[in-house]
Amino acid sequence: MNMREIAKRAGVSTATVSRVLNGNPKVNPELRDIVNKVIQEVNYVPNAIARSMNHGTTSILGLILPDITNPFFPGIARGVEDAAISKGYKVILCNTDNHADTEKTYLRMLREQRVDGLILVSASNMSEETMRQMIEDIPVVLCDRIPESKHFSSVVTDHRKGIKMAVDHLVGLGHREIAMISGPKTLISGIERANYFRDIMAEAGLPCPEQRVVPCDYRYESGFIAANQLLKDKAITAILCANDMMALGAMDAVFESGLQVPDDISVVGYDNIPFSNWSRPRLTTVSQPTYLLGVNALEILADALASSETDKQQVQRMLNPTLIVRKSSAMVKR
Amino acid sequence: MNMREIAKRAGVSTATVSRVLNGNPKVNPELRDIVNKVIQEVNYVPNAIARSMNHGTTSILGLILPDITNPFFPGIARGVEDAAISKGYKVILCNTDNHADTEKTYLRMLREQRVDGLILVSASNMSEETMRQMIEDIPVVLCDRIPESKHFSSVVTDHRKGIKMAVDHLVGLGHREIAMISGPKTLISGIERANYFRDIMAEAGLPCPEQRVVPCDYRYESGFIAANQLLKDKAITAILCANDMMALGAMDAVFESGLQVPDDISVVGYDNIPFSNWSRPRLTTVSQPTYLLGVNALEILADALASSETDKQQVQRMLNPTLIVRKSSAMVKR
DNA sequence: TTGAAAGCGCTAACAC
DNA sequence: GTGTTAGCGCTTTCAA
Repeated sequence: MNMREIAKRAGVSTATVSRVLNGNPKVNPELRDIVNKVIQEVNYVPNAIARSMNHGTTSILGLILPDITNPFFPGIARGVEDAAISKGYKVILCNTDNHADTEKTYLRMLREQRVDGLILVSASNMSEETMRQMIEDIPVVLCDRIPESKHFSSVVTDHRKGIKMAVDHLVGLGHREIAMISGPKTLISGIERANYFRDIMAEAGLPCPEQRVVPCDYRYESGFIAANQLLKDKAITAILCANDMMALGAMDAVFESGLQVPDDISVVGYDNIPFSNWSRPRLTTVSQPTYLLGVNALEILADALASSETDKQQVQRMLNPTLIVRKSSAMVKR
Repeated sequence: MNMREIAKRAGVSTATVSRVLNGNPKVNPELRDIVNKVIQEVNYVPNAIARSMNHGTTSILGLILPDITNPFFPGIARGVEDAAISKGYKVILCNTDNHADTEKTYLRMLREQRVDGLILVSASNMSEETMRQMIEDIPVVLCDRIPESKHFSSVVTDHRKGIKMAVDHLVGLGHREIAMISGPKTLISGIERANYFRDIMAEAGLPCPEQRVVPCDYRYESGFIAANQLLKDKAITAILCANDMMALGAMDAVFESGLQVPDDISVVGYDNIPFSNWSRPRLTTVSQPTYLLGVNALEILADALASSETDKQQVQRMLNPTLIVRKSSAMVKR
């Protein structure tokens, strides 16, 4: 069923049907009613594909992230989704597992699809140079990833602030011997938080030997292993983790070594994934506003799409983390 | 950059470019090379929209689910995604919160978009009648939801088996006074599991008074409240929950009432969401193969799309749950 | 093997 | 206020 058919049945031209469909006021109310009646009768829905052909615009956006199965990402995805729909966009979801190849495949597919824009949460090692090439001139906003060059817009959480909050919290509790289980050295996010940690410890005049910052892969298991390693250092009274899943692993390692959280060792997470509120003890953690990260990313993108092509001003937005104090951190006993 | 431009630069017709792009063998190798060279040079990517206009097919699928933020759904979404990509489809993600209105809005949008097919994980109270009307003749497969009529294909977990496994496990541990925290009475999934529970308890010759099956809303908090309620009945030694989040809430309620899991009360969950393996104690639960649910849904859909329009055979697939015995269930003491 | 041309369903400029 | 028509970028006959 297409417009021509509707036009025929209503005894008008396709142009008139088009006008009715688009709410063009310059159409005789009687004709409008007839057309609408026919549309109702045959349950007609206009073809967005055909419309796209004219406009050169699809109202489709691509959302590229590592893995929707990782509890950190659904919040972002939902934020993007909700904001997108409210502005008339649909979004195609792509899971890359941070593989550059998968990312390239998706980028190619999304270009074929002529998406209007892209939100990139992925953190593969693809260079921004290569990326620019892959996406040509499709508007992009990076989410949870600071662009090296200033050729991309971005939204991120202020991780320096986040790490500082966590350290300050621990220091306020009397901790001085603090270790960190950080992210992978291969991911910017991993290196970044570790560096902030070192800086802030130094600023606070606290010790921070290299072996107390152990790079891991963000998974529960690696947190468990790293904590076991760290616990050999009997001076340590607190462990700060670069994400909540590793913090969960770390807590379990503490328990299995016969110690208690938070009595013997305080553990602080990062992200505030839903589960962190249900662990035992409930996890003290730095909350990232994932939903807002998504919403903001979409807003920036939508703004870029709405504005004229010419003013390609890049915008960098930084959102504030918040410290959620729960039960996995306590006054130092020693 | 479009095909005409490529054709011009390569000194051929658009037809030839099209043939090269589609791997048509009947094209002079020399011309092919020239065309490919030009394509490389200008970094041209064919326009899927235009292609769709001819084919009448978009290779886009819609995935409608309640809330990607709920840990039960990402597994399904990832399964659908992965299987879709491997078959050349892209998927548009839609969160409905189980609101019939939102669902309708999305259905409309997806129809406009001329998606080739639909996977519906949502469980709003929209009647299948209405649904059929909304989606016209777009192929659909229901996921995690058994169709009332046989007009839809579907993939579901065998919940009867799942509930039976859980009850058998508990009975094997000597429990006889078993309560259930079930899903909402407004959702089929809620009613279904509660009914299976009653049946199976009856078959086993065990008591199952009405007040021991309390309908909740699948959230942590409601599990907590319901468990508090149930704990007043001192005879109860085990609580079976219709999902893991409520089981987590139930465990916390047990602890806060001064009792122990599993020593005093055994708690069994349902779903096996990732966190169920990290709770303390680790949760004994019935695992739903969410990823496979998604993969299967997509396979059924892809098969339907590949087969001729005429043979509209509906297929119903039932996947087996598995019991994951962890630490929240133990031998009765009383 | 290659090209010309019609057409997919719609929009928008133009003429009436 | 309404209809005619020329595209949007591609695929696909049909001739050559």
